[in-house]
Amino acid sequence: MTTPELPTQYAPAEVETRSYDRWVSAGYFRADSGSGREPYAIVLPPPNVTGSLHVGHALDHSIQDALTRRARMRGLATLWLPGMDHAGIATQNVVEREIAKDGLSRHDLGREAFVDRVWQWKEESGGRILGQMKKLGDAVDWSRERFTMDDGLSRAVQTIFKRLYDDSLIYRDNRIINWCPRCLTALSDIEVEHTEDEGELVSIRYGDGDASIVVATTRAETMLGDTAVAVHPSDERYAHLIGQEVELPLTGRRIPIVADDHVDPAFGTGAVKVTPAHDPNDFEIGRRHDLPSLAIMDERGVITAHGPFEGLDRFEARPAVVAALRAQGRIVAEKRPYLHAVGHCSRCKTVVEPRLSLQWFVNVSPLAKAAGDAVRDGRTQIHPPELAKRYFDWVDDMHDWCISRQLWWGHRIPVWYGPDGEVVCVGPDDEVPEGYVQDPDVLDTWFSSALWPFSTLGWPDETADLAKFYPTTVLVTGYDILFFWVARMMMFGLYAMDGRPPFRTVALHGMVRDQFGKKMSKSFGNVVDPLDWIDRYGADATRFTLLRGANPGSDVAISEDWAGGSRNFCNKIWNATRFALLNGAVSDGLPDEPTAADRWILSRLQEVIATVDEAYENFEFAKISDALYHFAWDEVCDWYVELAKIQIAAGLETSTRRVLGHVFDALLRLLHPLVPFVTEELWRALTGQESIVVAPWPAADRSLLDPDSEAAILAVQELVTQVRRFRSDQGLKPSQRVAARLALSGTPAAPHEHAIRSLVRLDPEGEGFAATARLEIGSVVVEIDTAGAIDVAAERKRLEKDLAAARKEQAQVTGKLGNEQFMSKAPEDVVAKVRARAAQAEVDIARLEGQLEAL
RNA sequence: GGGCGGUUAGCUCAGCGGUAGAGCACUCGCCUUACAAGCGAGGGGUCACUGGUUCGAACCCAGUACCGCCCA
Repeated sequence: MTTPELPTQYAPAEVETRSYDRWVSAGYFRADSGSGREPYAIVLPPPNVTGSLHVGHALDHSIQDALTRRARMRGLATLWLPGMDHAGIATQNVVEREIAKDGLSRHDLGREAFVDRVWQWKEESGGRILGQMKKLGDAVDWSRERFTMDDGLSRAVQTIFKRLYDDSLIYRDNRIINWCPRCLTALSDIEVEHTEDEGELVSIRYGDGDASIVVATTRAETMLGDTAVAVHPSDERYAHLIGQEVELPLTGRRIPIVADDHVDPAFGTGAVKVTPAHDPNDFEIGRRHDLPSLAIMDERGVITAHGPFEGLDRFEARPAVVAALRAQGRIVAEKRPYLHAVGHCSRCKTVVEPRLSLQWFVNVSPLAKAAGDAVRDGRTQIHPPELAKRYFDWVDDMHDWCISRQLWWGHRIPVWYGPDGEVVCVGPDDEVPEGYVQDPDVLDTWFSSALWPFSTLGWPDETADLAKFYPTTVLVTGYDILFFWVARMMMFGLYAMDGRPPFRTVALHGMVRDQFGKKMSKSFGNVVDPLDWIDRYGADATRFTLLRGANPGSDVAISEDWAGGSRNFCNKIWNATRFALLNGAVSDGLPDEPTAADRWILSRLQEVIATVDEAYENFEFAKISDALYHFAWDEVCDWYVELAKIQIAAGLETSTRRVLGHVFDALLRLLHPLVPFVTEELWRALTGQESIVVAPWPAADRSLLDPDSEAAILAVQELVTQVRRFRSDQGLKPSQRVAARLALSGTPAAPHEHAIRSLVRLDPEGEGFAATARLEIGSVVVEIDTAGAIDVAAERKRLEKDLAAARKEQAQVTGKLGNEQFMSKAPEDVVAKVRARAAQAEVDIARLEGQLEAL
């Protein structure tokens, strides 16, 4: 292959359009379940089909892409399975809003037509997400793309529902659930967000005279549905009232005073009103005391009875009820504003109303226990381990899961009711009895998402994919959904797959934040759209910025400046590889006689490979990125490339080309999982091979480690840096060559005089050489003829600074050596090191003092 | 109210017993034939506070303050 012309500036947009489709059509991303190789499987946490990818997804995808690309390069049978979930409430809301523009409700369309309409929207919206994933470079197996509402996944849903039902792990009951009066559906606990809101705390006197009792509430309107007052059984203040009745104001009803252990006597007056139909705790009290439940609101939160309040919304009824009570002199205290936790619908933010209704539930106790045990006994590992506690807290204290939703978009509950009250749960291959009608509700979206790691592999059928790729290797997701989604997948996976958990490892990352560590929010205006960054900085730079900040379990701060920095890094790699190509770099093995510089960079490469491999084991993407960034920029570009130029000029082009080729080949492969596009372009140019996607992952070769060469090049670097510092302080222009005498013999830098002179532009001392400055760097002496007056003040300043540092060092170190405790208790190697530092400090001080005097 | 995590350079973060680091930002000098999206040099920190353990603490322990997150 001929070397293509590479422009001097890296143009991401151009590079990125060239590769993705070729990768897909070459089939690189397609997993082979028939492979004899070790599997490596990741299922993509399905994005919500009605949304679009935000920067948090970009982080999540970048991590998974890096893991799977590396696994593929390591020769594993790699699967990264993509797909989306149907997002019941969110999607239905979007489509309902859509048809509302034509003045229609879903009831106008009818269930079937409405669902058809949602499917149309799904095609449109889902397509957008697929496009975004391609732009990011996600190396997913598109041939296995899944959607939670697909036939296969729907079959999985029905199958597991039936099994759970038959095992009595799914039941139907009348209970208090979280109800959204706007979405008109039940919600599970995790679909409710609690916020500290300003409300009011009103104390109301029930009854009169000796038989009166004061209760406090933040929801005064619910008193209309009170059916008791409860006090703690051992609360002496109320002992005489237990068993008595009081009159409930405004209603004329008489309600009992009951004793219940769950009342906190220290809170408020120690007496609580009991509204079994509108509060979960009160519901329990009601059950224990056989109290009636009196519903006073409809499904929209509107008061349904009670004279003057009928027809008022719950928030209108509240002040109206308080006013009516106040008029009767029954308000004994009011605290306003009163901060308390209020639940909101996670989809529409409406205040959730606890509502007594007939719903389907999963009995989670045995399932959650198994999910906890799988992590406790190490079958599944959570990364970082600190977050496992959060998982345990959740699964060990999990409430039964309300799974029915009063929606039309979703998996319809596979239960049919007969004309005489029969109830039948129907499996996917069962016949529905004649004349039965199906339950109108659908299942919670999380119910089908919980099956994702195995339903996507073909379960309940015993497919080759399931056999090969279950349990999956790692699940990558944000710590924010550790308990609700991860815990649910664990429960169902263990249940459906005979106690085998769905993942060997759960790797958690944090949230993406802005450059000041602030949460991104639309109202704050600091939201980053990954597509915008991809357009302006490139997909590689966007990914690299995210990965560079990603440590296990911790949040990632990003900013435009850093995206620019990542773009610059890509450009650096681009140009460095361009340099290698222009100089005929070839990757066809190593030279027989590598120079010290060659051996140094090869040695460093092995160390970097080892560092990167280890960091991958721990999902330390910040470390991986940092190690490669510094190796590439500070070592390869800043030093090896410069030394290579000198070697080539000195006639060592054949061997130098091979080392350049070897180093860039390896470097590009190491970088590829992080920045796939730019590395593909460059690697193809460098090697002439088909694709870096299927190139082998570099293996560290210990035989190439070379401490002597590392020491030699380190000495050269120190020397060069010191001379450059002198030049800079003296105001010598970079282009200005000066004569110098170097005394290097006996030092590690000795064989590299030519390179040193070249790097710092020192000419050999010729006729009439007259040193005007003398530098001592370690045991090396450099005498320079600056061909003119030297800036004494600058030189004095420089020497004084060094002297101050040396004196500080000496003070610190002699203090230690004078400390008997230190000398007797510190380990020998530490003492030896301190002794050496003391000796060095002394030498430095003497030298610097001498030089200062000589000025 | 309970729990978890954090507090290190202007910003974001590494370091987690033995000489304080990175990226970006900043200052100075440079268009040195891979790269000005660059090169070279430099400035900048009593590692939140108070005690303790230790020969030695940014690092371990206790407490305090503040910040963040989760749960109730």
